[in-house]
Amino acid sequence: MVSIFIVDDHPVVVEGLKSVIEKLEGLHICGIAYNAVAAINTLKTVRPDVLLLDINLPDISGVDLCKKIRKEFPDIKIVGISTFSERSYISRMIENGAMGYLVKSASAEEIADAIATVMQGKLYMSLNIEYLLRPSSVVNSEMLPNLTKREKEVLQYIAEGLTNNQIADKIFVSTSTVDTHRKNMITKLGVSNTASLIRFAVEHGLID
Amino acid sequence: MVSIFIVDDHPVVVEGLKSVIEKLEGLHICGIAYNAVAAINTLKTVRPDVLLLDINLPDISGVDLCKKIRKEFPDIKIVGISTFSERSYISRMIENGAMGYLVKSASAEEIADAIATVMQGKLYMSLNIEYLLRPSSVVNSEMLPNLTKREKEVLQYIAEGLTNNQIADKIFVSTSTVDTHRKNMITKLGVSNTASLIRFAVEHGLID
DNA sequence: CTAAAAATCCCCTTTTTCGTGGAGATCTGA
DNA sequence: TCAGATCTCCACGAAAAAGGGGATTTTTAG
Repeated sequence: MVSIFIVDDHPVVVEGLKSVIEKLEGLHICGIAYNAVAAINTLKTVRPDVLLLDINLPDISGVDLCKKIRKEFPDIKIVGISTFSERSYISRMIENGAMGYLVKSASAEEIADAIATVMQGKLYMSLNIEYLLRPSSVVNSEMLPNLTKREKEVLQYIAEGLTNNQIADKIFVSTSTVDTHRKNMITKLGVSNTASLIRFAVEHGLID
Repeated sequence: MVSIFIVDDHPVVVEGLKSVIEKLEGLHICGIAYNAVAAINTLKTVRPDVLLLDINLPDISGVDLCKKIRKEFPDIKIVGISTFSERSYISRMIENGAMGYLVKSASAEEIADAIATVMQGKLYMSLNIEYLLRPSSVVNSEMLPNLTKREKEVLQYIAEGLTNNQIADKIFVSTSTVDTHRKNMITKLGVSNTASLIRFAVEHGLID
């Protein structure tokens, strides 16, 4: 018998999940929370196998709560749930310890599948192909003005915290050159300064 | 009949995958490449359903190649393969359009499962629970000196490219205060400057 | 209540980055 | 071969951040 705990602030969603899960064999709901604080408190006494966690909660962000639960109750398998299947949300959840991701439009089979998969210790991700093959993911790569090899090299060092001077020493060019590369990247990518340049770079995987 | 293309620079791995896949029903190998350039060239004539892509290639990084293939051949479903099941690699691959992730130690069933799953348009991730429940993921959350609410707020604005001055105006405090928060974060997180602060922050999901 | 933590503010100097505008050298693909 | 991209370098001033101090007021949690 696998015990499930639901954390979501939308009563409708909670009821929906509840009725779907209770119809499935081998599963039962062991608790519900409508916000992060309530969830943490209840988890001190109830210990579910799987926790279905909404990404958007009223008090704390789902990602933060995910991190917290992972730390305090590492045995609980967390499955993120949300309305959208955004790649960025998904990878964020994975980084913070979620074992799965479900969209709210998931079918009963998908929910059962997700729970079974995470119980086996694997990651489960529900995503429909139409979404994945469309623009949003293309935009990321297509809209990117491409940086030159040298620029990427400099960018990498900037991200590591080196100053123009230190980079210049490292790649045997003058400080002016490094500075020019930095400025060109800021212009190319349409950001306002080094801080936002690095943010952009990390978010777009331009940095190792 | 699902056609598979393999990109990996280790002949042993290629042979292994080949023999495993050829024994499975409904699958066949339509091509092999030992590096990124060869892969791109061959893909101009051969059009596989699924591409198994090693993360570590001699010429370009697997992530870059993944992005490139996604852009030029959006119909091909890419499954990343690597020796390790590092969360950071996994989320990087997802961000760049991969539909799945397999460790090289995967069994024949897992490989078949992965291919079937991505063909259905879902993400497939192979990960063993022992790995996921161990330190590395705990380290991320446990080692993090926690930033205060105010610091996170300032951090967010810094990442958006605002200067101390602009942030000060926004949150109605003096520039000195914002500067102090910035310095404290740099010290707390043990980074050298704002650039590396932002890199750290984005990589650890401290920024929305 | 009280100690610790957080948030606020200020000084100073040095270093780094930003903004602007330019310019020669080298590489590379059509 | 020849244009265009890339890489290299520079100057100048203004603005911002780094590094080092120190200090007071709120908030928070036990």
